Amino acid sequence: MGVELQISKPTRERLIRLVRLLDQLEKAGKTTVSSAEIQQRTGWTSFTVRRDVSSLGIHCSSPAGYKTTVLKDEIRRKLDLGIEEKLCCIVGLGKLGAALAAYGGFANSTFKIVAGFDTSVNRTETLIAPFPLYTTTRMESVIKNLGIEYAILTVPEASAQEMALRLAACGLRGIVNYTTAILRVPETTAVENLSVIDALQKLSTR
Amino acid sequence: MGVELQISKPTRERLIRLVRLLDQLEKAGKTTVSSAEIQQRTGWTSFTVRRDVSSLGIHCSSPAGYKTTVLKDEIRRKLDLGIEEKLCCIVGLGKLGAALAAYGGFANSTFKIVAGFDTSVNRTETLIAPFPLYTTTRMESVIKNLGIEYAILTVPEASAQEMALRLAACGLRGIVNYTTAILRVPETTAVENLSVIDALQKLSTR
DNA sequence: AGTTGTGAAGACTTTCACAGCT
DNA sequence: AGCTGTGAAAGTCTTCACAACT
Repeated sequence: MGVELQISKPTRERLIRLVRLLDQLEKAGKTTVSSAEIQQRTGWTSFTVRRDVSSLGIHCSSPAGYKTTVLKDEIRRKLDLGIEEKLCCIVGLGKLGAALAAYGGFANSTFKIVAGFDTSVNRTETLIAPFPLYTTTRMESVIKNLGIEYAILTVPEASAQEMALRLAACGLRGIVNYTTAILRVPETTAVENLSVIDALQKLSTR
Repeated sequence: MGVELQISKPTRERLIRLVRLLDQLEKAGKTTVSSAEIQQRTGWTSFTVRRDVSSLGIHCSSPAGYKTTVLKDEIRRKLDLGIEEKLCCIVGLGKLGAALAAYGGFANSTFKIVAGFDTSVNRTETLIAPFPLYTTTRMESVIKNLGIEYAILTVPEASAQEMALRLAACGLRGIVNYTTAILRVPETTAVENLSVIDALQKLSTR
């Protein structure tokens, strides 16, 4: 506690992915992995990998490289991944929202979807999901009562900004924005933009 | 055209989003917008906005700021957005793939989905989409015949790497990766990662 | 012998401050 | 008067080179 680790954003994002890679390698039976091999598998230089790891104050080297399991667990611990369960909701239960509601990948993570919201009563009553669905009128109270910290926003673009402000007002820590809308919310709530069109445009302007 | 515009990645990503913001402002009837107002709406500083715009060699200032339409069209032109139609395919027609197949947002973009692929004949025959569906055995030939340049990857994590390599071998320019897999493909093919879990973890480690 | 860990250099990005334009 | 455009400074991130470790 108390040691002020200042990890830069690029480093944090690489480490998050590195954990996943280490997980894959571990399952494939590799007990050690060198920074050179991580370079080969990710495209990040071995310098960068070593700097990233070392910036966490982790030391688990051997002449064969890092010990897969140790490194993975250490990064998880330092970044607070994989321990505490974090509650999420899906806002907007159209096709995309419904697809995410059925997504099995959350099971392997610490994120748990505990509520879904839609303006249409028809949707909330028809859709079958492994968590309760509510109309958006009840959004604020459900979020506060359950202690939800993250939202996945899959509403139509036209209502995205309004919903984002309502969510931020509930004190959410973050919003995953699947819409193309440019969201502006108070700084206490972070936004990650996952619009397909954005992603394709990034690829095409490369 | 010869003028070697070297635009940095952060600048490019902001400009892509700026185009969308300008589009929204234009529709809201704003004819001009200052860098200070863009700062207010995006969180990027006005310095950065001006530097980004100026790095394209664009000049469309007035004492009231940039002219919304002119700026939008100029960025579009310089970044090669919004002119030529770019062909895409969806690989993996589970719930997420199907949701993207039905997504209307592509209509406003220059990206056009012209094919879908799945290993299961059952899926390709059952699912209704506004473009033809094929089994993955035909993937290489369809991509080459139609001239598809981008793929949206929504297969199960276990087959993601293999599919990515097959897609890269077709000479695709880019892959939008919705899986949590860490993909490694030749440098000629770019990858944008849009995993929900990744996004949530970025938010939670902030 | 082969690896990590890290000070120092280098490259890149953002911020500042203000000249110059309309 | 109020904005943009940009050289220069500051700040951040990556790469290099090599000492230290196993």
